[in-house]
Amino acid sequence: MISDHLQVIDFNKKLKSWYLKNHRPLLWRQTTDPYKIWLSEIILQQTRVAQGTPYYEKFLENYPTVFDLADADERDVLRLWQGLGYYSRARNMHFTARQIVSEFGGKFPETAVTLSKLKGLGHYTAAAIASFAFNEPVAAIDGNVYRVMSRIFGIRSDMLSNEGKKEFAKVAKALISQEDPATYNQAMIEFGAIQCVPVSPNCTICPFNDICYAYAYNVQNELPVKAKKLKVKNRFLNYFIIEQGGKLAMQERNTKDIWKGLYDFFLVESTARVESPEDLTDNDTLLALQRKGNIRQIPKLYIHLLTHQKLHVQFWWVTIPENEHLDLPGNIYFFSKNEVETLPKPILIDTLLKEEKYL
DNA sequence: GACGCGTGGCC
DNA sequence: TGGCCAAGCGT
Repeated sequence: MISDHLQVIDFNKKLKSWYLKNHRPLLWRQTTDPYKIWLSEIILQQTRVAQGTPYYEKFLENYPTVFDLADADERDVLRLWQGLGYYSRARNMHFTARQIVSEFGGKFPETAVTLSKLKGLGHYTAAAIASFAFNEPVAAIDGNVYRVMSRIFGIRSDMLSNEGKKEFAKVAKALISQEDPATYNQAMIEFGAIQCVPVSPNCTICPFNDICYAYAYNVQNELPVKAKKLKVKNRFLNYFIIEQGGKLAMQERNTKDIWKGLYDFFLVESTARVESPEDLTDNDTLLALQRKGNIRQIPKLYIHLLTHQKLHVQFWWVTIPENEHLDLPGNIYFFSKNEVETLPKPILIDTLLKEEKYL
């Protein structure tokens, strides 16, 4: 374990020198504006740089300051976020933008402790903003940093358990540079991201291969230790895309379920795959669709994978004649094609509408 | 503490 | 191919 002060100084020196030589010139590293740093950190949660970068640029164009984001409608924020996943990030970010404007006059709090009280900011993100924007010496420990520390120092406790987190936090606290915490944190993260990578790291060029526990015992692939994740559940979704006079019936998802805040179609869930709408349990809306509409089955069965759900999705396109009146459940409304385009939708719904040449 | 939350890229 | 997982957080 690292406890000796001189060892820490040596580690920091090597790390910083590696960083200055090897780091990528990412956009959000060219600023100390807490708004831009915050935006980048939220986008990058559980998200690869390549996937998040276009969203970072879009968001800064549309909402250059926290005031612009606070002024926006949540629906538009979600629409801009569409395709990035974990949509609560966008909802929380919007909520927090409004709070920063209304309670702090648009100025971000400057310490990790205060920042972490905001919605969507946990230990990691609060520490990242506090150190990158305000140079506070707090360790920002993300998945990369857990991996680096567990391998180099041979920490085998579960990084997802509270006990494990405490142990990692202790080591991180001993390591962090008091003089330049921003660069130290960036360097640890970047080192994990491009050198100490999860699979098949190239340890022969690693500046720490002389002290690394994992390299010495050839256990890079066993570290870090993470509790195993749960099994994927199968769900069977039957969507009815109700069209009348060119408009589509869509509903906002408001339940405690997937895709909260996004829009989809009239949905009947079943416990297994069904061949035809008649196999679904009776339901007034469904009966009305069968009576008044022309139902066309979309031939393809879509499989959509979420982190812990496998969705088996069957679509039916239902055309209702313009002179028919249809009673829809209270949360479903007809939207024009232009409106449908501007609504935030799960990527599956967006894909279907494009494949059906509606959008 | 356990679990839920998206999407796309990788092999 | 399908299993794995990427700069976490909220409940």
